[in-house]
Amino acid sequence: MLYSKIFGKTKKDSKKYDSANATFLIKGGFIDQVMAGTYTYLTLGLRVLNKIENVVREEINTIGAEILMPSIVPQELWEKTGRLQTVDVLMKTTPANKFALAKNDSEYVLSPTHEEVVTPLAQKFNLSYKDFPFALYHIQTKFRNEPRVKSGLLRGREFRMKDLYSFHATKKDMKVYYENSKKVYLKIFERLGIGKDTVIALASGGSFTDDYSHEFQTICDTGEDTLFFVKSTGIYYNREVAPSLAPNIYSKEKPLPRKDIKGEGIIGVNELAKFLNIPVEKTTKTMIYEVDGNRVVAVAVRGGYNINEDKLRKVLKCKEIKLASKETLKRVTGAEIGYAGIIGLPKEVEIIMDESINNRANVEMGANKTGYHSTNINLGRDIPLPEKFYDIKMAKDGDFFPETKEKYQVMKAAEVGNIFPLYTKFTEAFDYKFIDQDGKEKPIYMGCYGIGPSRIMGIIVEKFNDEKGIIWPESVAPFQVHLIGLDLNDESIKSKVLKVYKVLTDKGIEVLFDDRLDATAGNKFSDADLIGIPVRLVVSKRTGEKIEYKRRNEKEAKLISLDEVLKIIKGN
RNA sequence: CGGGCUGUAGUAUAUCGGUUGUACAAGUGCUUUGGGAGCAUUUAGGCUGGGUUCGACUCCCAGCAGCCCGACCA
Repeated sequence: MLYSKIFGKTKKDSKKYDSANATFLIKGGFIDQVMAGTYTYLTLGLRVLNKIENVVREEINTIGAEILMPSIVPQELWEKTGRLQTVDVLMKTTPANKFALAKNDSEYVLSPTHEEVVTPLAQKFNLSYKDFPFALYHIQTKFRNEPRVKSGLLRGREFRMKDLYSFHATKKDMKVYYENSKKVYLKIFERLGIGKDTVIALASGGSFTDDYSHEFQTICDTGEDTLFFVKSTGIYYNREVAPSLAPNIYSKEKPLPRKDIKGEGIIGVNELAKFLNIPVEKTTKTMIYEVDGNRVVAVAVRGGYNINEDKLRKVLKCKEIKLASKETLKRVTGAEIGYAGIIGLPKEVEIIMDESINNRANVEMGANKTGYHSTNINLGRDIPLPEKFYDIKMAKDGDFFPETKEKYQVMKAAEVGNIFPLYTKFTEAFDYKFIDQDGKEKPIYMGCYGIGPSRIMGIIVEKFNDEKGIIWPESVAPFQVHLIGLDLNDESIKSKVLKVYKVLTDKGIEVLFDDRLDATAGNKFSDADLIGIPVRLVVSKRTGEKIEYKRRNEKEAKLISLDEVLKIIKGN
């Protein structure tokens, strides 16, 4: 392809963006921002995206059948699963003006995922035990109403996703397929060049199962997720599920007499620690929750930690938890928001103590009296020790893995894939069952498996770049070869470089030929570095009968013949 | 969803209650041509709506949009 003809040119200057992928992809003419979180893929960018999707397609074809489902779907489907009201990233279409409204006033869901479409689809075709197992997938544009988009292609409101759904006659079969899908996924990331840095992390299984889901996380500083790695077991946990043991601190002090201190308007542990002139770890955060509408629970955790509501939900074995209303808080603690503690609460309040509030001495705690905080509280003296301490906090850097007592290694990562055992959540919602060999109706088990090609494109740039630009892995580079012609006003040079271009393309090699007459050598070289195609070839009056060959990830160039070039590129 | 900031040319910025200045990009001409060339010249701008004012790009209000921090992310 001729560089002079492609749409989307490199820019000399561009805005400062929050991430390497936004900077280089925009500057290099791969993508163009339309609004926060949506981008046009220009010629180069679309080629990369297509390559990524084709790798995904080739591998997923070994375990599923490709189809294509629509983006706009009726709301009724989402009502059936109850998700119309609950999924907080869900968007819908609505007629834009009175004329459109007069023609058709329907509103449709803009799909963020496709369980609601694929399940009834499967139900139309596959109802016999003979049909199982089977799996369907598509690669398609998804819409999510993200509250905050950022980091170029890493988080947008419209993005590309491969979503695969598997259907099974037994739970066991679902699990076998699920395990196998991990291998297929790892192979995909290997082929995309990010295999070395991509790990499987345990993540939340959602509200309907105690199982973990599994995330494929690429270790990357721009990533939004935090992984907690246990070296001895080789297991990575997403922060949201990492079991946590807090460091043991301030436990050796002699107990001092309890004191209530007035601190009107001092709310929040950091402000409080400052006010009392104590480390934040000696404060205690107490939150009052209403559980399933009929229980009131006080949860205490060491200052500096946040409560992990997923963990809490599991400890309480409940469906729904929410922070108590002002009225409930006032009724059970006798105080306004900000002064709750776990001393002297009425019997109706269950108390859950995180293990982090233990192993400390002379700590602060809300006094359950508006404007007052108690200090020098000691567990076992001022409050009876509980039967059990729990782990209901969000793990943080410095914490230990409870089972082995080893310190976590903590790192940032970006999620490139996610697989999820769905069990019968969706098949039940659509009353999708099959008739087994014995003539009886039985439940169908499902799994879902996602990969985000557009995000992967961004992550690859995050991982492979230098100060000059992108360094694409060969499998996803927009072209295999970047051919630069210099001195093109000289007819003999021009015909030589055209011949090289023709020989290469005739061999089926993808070549981007920089044929511009008005760009200087420096311009062409720096554009080549920015665009990041793995192999750069130069033909000029200096190269004579040979061709200059240089790899993007190497410094040295060498002069070789066209035959040698063909050999090297074919050998790859 | 909470907090903060910003809307001036294609991009990045400056100044100003009274004719918006500059750089890059783009166009033209000449020179240049192995690491983002030079000179000359041309084109191009105050987000939308309302208010205050003799006069608003500037001040005020609302809307829309973008950016940043945090929360959220089956």
